[in-house]
Amino acid sequence: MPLNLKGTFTYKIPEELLQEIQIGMRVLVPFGGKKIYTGIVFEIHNRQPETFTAKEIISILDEKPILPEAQLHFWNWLSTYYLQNIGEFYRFAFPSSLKLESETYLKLKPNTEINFENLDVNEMYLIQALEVRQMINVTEIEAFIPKKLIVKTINALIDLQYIEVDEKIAEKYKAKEISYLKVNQDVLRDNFLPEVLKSLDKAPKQKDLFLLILSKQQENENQPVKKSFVFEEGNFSHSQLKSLLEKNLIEEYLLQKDRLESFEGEIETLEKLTDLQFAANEEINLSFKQNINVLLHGVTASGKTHLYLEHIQECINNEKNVLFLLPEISLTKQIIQRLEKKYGKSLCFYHTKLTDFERVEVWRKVRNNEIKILIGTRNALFLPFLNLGLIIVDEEHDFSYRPREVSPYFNAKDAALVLANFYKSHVILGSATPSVESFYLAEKGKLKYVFLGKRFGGVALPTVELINFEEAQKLQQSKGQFSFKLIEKLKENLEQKKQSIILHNRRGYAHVVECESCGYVNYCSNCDVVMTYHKYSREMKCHYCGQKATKPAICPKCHSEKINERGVGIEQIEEELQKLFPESEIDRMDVDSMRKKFAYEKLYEKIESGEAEIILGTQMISKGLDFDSIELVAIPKADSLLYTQDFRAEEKAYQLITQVSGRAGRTSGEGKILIQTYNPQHQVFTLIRENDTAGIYKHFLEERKKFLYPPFVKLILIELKHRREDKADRASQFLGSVLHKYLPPECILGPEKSPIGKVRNLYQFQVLLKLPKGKNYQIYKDLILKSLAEFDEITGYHSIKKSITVDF
DNA sequence: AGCACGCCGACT
DNA sequence: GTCGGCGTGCTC
Repeated sequence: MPLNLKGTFTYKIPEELLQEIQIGMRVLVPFGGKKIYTGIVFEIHNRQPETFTAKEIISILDEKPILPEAQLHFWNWLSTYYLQNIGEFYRFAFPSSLKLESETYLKLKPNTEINFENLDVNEMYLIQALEVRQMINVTEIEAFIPKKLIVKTINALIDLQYIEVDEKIAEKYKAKEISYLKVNQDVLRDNFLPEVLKSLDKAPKQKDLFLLILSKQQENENQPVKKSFVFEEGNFSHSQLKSLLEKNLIEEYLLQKDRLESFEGEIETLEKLTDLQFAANEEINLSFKQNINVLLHGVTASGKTHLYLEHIQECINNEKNVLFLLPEISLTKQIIQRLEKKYGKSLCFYHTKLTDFERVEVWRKVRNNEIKILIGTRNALFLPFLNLGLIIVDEEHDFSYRPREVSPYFNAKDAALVLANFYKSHVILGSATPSVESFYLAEKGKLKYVFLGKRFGGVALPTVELINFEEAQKLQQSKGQFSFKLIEKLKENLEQKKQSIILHNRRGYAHVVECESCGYVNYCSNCDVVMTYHKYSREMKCHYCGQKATKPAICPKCHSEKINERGVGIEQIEEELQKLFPESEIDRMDVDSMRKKFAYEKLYEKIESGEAEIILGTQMISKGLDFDSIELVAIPKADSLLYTQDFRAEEKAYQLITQVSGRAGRTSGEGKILIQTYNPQHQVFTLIRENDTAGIYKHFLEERKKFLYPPFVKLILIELKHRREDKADRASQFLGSVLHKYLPPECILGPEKSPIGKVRNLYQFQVLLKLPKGKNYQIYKDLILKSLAEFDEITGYHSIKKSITVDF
């Protein structure tokens, strides 16, 4: 069932469907009196239910299972591992038109004699309605049949073979058509041509157009002339073409085209691997032979893509298919272009920006084994692969693989490893900054660690310099947020016509707006967070619920006019930069400035053409911006990256700094990174400067071990939310006490108020569970399930929203 | 999710 | 007296 409900539902298989039905097929089932849902056959058994009578399956929607068995295993694993209902994964996995709900259409069976005498009133109504209009959906039936009787009526008529269920997709789906042009056959026949051309003498433009189409058509008989071609190639107008069409000299016709764009061009052959890449490649091959998956740790611009391509090719040579996962499809044009060039039509994309029809089409193609390579975001994991040989997870550390705010929660990197296991295929996790968890797995031998420590073509890695900002301020060598040194380097870079990147990971202008005399700060009325001041849009914004407010001119509490702005946001950095470099083109890239349509594309072009001189951005700039003339990366307030309330703060800071640094000097090898900090002796910064990758992971792992965090323990977070604070509080206390009954106290942190006590008017309390790894984990998890079941027994707590996050 | 059932307030 | 508010429970 595509619903967030516990477990599965049992239905009776009607006699006539017994032969047909298979696990993994979609079936139409009645649910809750008058609803019809598309369920998926999860299990076929003959255990008689004791507590209820099973309803009958109405019909089967597929001729062959829409889901391979491996996918069902995968769903089941996700559901038990992440403690989310399997229906949630069903909902997440399927394009909505494949899980039609009451939108299901009915139609009369063709060539059927209907004997009206045996029908009851409702059945009669429905038949009559169908005689008037060929198709009708379940929602529309509500207009003339009592809700409770709808399912019964439909069932009876299906049994009588008078009506049948129509697959909505088959009807609504239409392949996209493209217009083509051709010269009228009659014109070419009988030597009409000179006469025609003469007739066009008074319309030279039309004549040119006619000749263009003719010549293009004769150039290659097998390649039809696209309508769009005449507007792209020649400078012709629609009216000129229209005249030719009216004179019947040119004909327009339509051809079906696959909705999905696929590249038609030359196929590129792979360049030879460098020695280093070759060695890495051998390691991967060897590892795959032993059935060990690979963590490919390749510094920025080391040619990971090249290795991917190598293995994609090998996989295809072995008649198997490839799934290539990316964190976000839009930000990685380079890889896509390379793959498109090489694989053309056997390549497909799947991501959240596709329309539903496009998704269904990819589903069909994958299901029919027409696709060799599927490039997609994490929702591509759910496609019905038949013959998967390799999964590549690019930028495996990326947090887009595991968004906390999307339900159901799961980590696509880990899920990919599990899915590959069900398909008996291999995995390459690739990153310039692997997650600490993956690195640890590699250390433990669960993954093969393959390291590419040098950039492609011997290009040097950027040099890292730490600027002691405290000292600079003491010596009065600074202005605002910038030390003279940083300003100087920026200036140099600008003079050399090179581009610079500045990273500042805080949106808005000022983090807090505070009254100097009474200390009042502007809190969001829905959430327990301060509102951030956005000078550009002149408003206060809550980054949690999106609420907006005007900035107070005087303190609403004490009416003082001394309103202070504290906590430097990116807009303020932009303002300062603008003052320091009034002549330069400075562009800001953050969620707020990229909200407009094509904002990203425009900026991309601006950087590519060299128009943009300084690009200032939040963590967004760490992805996809691979341009040759970026030489300098500066992080003026690097400390702010470290001090966030998150045990992964240092890891994230390292990843962000390294990823952004990777944008510098990709071909010149003269990239410079400037990290401005009050703590130049901080281990994370010094290890980054020394480029001591092994050291930094050692540091992270030591810290995690010391404070008991992943990968040394498993984390499960239980959050309870309610509109009333006391109720959420009491519920969390109770849950805590139940958990204490079953689990050792050192495993349980809390219950306590969540770090953000209120979001969107819901008060949040939480219990954090730190569980041992290994065999005991499952035992402990079962005990947690037992505790949660006990919690659920209290009816008073049923109104509490409960969310469980495993491995966040 | 959606919908029925049921228990309390402001209406003709 | 009743209509309807939404809090609560159930769906094979």
